[in-house]
Amino acid sequence: MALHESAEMYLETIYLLTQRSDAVRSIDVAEHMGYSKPSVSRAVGLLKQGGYVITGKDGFLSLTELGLETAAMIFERHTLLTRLLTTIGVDEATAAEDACRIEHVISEQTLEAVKRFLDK
Amino acid sequence: MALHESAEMYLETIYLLTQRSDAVRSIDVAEHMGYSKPSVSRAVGLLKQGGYVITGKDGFLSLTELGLETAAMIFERHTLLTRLLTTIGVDEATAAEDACRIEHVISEQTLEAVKRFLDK
DNA sequence: GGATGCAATTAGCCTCGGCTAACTACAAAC
DNA sequence: GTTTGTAGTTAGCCGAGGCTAATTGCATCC
Repeated sequence: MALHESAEMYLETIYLLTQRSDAVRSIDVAEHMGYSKPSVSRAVGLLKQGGYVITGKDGFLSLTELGLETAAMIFERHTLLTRLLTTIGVDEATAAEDACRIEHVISEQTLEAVKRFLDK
Repeated sequence: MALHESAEMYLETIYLLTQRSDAVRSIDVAEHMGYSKPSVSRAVGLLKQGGYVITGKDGFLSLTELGLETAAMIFERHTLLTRLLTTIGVDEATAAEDACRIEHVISEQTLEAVKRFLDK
C-alpha cells in the first residue's frame, strides 16, 4: 500500500502538526497546506482507509503506529535533503522548499548515499 | 508559458533522440518513453502549440530555437544532478533515474548551488 | 430552545496525463 | 490496383488531486 505523493504530504503535515499540538483537526491541516477543506477531508479519509490515521471521539486526528513510522521516514528524508542542500550552499528557506518536493521522488539508495555524505 | 513536468520529459526525450539521429518521429519518442502513440501525439501537439517543436513535411520532429534552449536547460539539470548524485556515492543508473525526477522540481537557486559545488 | 457559527462531509466539476479502440493516410508489395 | 503494414490522430475512458457549493452535525449563545 504505497502512498501517493500527495498522501505523503498530508501525512507529513499531520505529523508536523501533532508535534506542536496534540489536538490536530482537518481544518488545521487545510490551513497549513493552503488547501480547501474538502480536499483535506478526502485525503484524510484515504489515510484512514490505509490505516495511517485515526480520529478519536473528540474529532482530533492522530497517527497510528504505521502512520507515525511512515511520517517519520518521510520527515527524515526531508531533514536529510534540507541538510544536503544547505551544505552545498542553498539558503535555508529554499532548501526546505526544494527538499519538500525531492523527498517524494528519490530512491532508497540515494537517501543512503546522502546519509553517508552528511556523516562525513 | 511554463511547461508541465510531463511536457518537459517529452521535450527532453525529443532532444536526446535528435542528438542521435536527425530523423525523429513520434513513434520513436513513444518507444523510448514506453508510452502509447496517442499519449505522445497529444504531448507533441501541445509542444507544437507552445512553439517548442515543429514537424517538417517529411513528418520528422525538430526543435525550434525555444525548444532547443529549453531542452538544453532541462538536460543540463539532468546532467548536473546525475553528477551530484554519483559524486556523493550513488551508482550511475540510480543517479540518472533519480535525477530524471528531481530535475523537474528544483529551484534555480539549488541548481546554481549544485553547479558551484561540482566546480570544486 | 431556536439562531449563529464552525468543522466536516458530500456531490460534482475541472485539468493533467496515462490508456485502448478505432479511424485515417500513405507507402510498399504483390 | 488492391492488399498489407506502419505512423499518426481522434474519441473517449480512468484515476489522481485540486476546486466550489451545498449539506450535515455540533456546540455555543442569547
